[in-house]
Amino acid sequence: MSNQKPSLPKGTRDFGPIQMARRNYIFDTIKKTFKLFGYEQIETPAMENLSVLTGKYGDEGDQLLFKILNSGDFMSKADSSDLNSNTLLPQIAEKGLRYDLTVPFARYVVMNRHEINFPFKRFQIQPVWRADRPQKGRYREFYQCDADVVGTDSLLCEAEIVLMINRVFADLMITDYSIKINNRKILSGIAETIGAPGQEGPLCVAIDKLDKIGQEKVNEELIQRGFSTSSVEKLAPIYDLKGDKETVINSLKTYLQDSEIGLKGLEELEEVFQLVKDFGLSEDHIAFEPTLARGLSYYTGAIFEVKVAHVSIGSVSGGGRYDNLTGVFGMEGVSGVGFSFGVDRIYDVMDELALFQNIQLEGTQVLITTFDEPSYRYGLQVLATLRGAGIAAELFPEAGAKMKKQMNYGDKKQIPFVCIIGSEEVAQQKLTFKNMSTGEQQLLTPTEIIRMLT
RNA sequence: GUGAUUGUAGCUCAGCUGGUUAGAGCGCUGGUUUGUGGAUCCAGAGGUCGCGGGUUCGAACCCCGUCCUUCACCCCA
Repeated sequence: MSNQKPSLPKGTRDFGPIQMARRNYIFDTIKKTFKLFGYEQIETPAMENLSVLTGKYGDEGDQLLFKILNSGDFMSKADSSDLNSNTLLPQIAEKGLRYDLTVPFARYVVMNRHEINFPFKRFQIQPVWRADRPQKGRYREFYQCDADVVGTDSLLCEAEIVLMINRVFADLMITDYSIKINNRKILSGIAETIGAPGQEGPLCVAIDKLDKIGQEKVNEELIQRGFSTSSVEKLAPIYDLKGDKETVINSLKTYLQDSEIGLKGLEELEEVFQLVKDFGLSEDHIAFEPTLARGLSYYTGAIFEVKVAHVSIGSVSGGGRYDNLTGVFGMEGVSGVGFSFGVDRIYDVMDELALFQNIQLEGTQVLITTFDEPSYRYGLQVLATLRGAGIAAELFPEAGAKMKKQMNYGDKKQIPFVCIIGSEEVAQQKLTFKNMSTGEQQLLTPTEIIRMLT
């Protein structure tokens, strides 16, 4: 017998019965909404060939991939004369754990292009793994709930994403949140306008910190990142964008008047807002964030991010449009748009907001307790009858165990009703039916009990 | 990857400038109650003080390393 202490890998967690009930509640809510909007579920393997995963998430993303060691004597095939991690890795690991659900989906689309009915609306709920350093709201294994549409440019998809987020949050009773929307083309337009075309990436990383570090520091960082003084000066009007959506959009129209792509982005954005409005959704939770950037390099159009107010958790959902995700796998010209709910973070948010008290566990309804062997035999019959009527029931598995032990078990499991069986009950073919919250009990037949509970 | 931070009973935590047998509350087990859970009272079990090394007559406490926790940066769900 070894006596080593068991432990869990960093950033992973077990989920007990209560946690699972809550997680499933979130999963079910999201799944229900996806289906309501016409999305079909798929799954892909936990592991992919490393060639599918690498190079899709930038250099930093590649660092965060979990690699799987080849089976067998992997060292014998490796060239030991060249021992550094960059050259050794491809020789000893050819598989990795999936980092997100979008890239595996792109692979799926390319591999199944002839069977897929486009536009293809798919959802996928599976864990992903990232070799990040864990911290608040950040895990190394977590679930994403993705919904994507590929094969159409229609901005209705963008609008529906807003609708789905709205619906899910309403169902989960999360009321104070903000769906931040921007468009990559607007960012490109800004970069163009300040004379730094194609630099929107670094531009946004810096601007994004405006709230945190202030305008001066942002400018410093921009210079540091190689932007010219004149570019930084031209950027000034962006900091002054204030007011409601319409005002901001109009100001940007003037600012971006010489940028074709920038104006296109604004046009798309307005169309999405219009579609949401036409659907009849209030715009309370939607905000245009001209500085929202998002790191993933493949976004080309709309960008989304959702933040819940008054909690210390980062974004709980994010996504956007990518014009050519399948291109790297040799299938050009397929546009897609999608987003993802982070269940683990939604859980943390709901926990922090104490929203779980509203949901109740759907566990065992009736526990049957017995005093002796004959009542245990009768209990089995009752058990079958109750279950036959669709009532979740269980018989305490030890015949005639101490009543205190049996009742305690039911109490801790929060089972609302207990049927007590002793010699009197067996003789009368009835049960002492006890309500555990009020303590009331009465002598009833199984049929009467079923009538009460259904 | 960079910089901090934490670790004592199942859980939450005390434990003085280093000094005998490391404590509390909650929880757990048994009893109070041989046909009844939650409350009261009584009794009991449970700890290589994260792990490894060092300093010391003596280490939960000081030093080094390591792992884990948590947090910030980066990035993200």
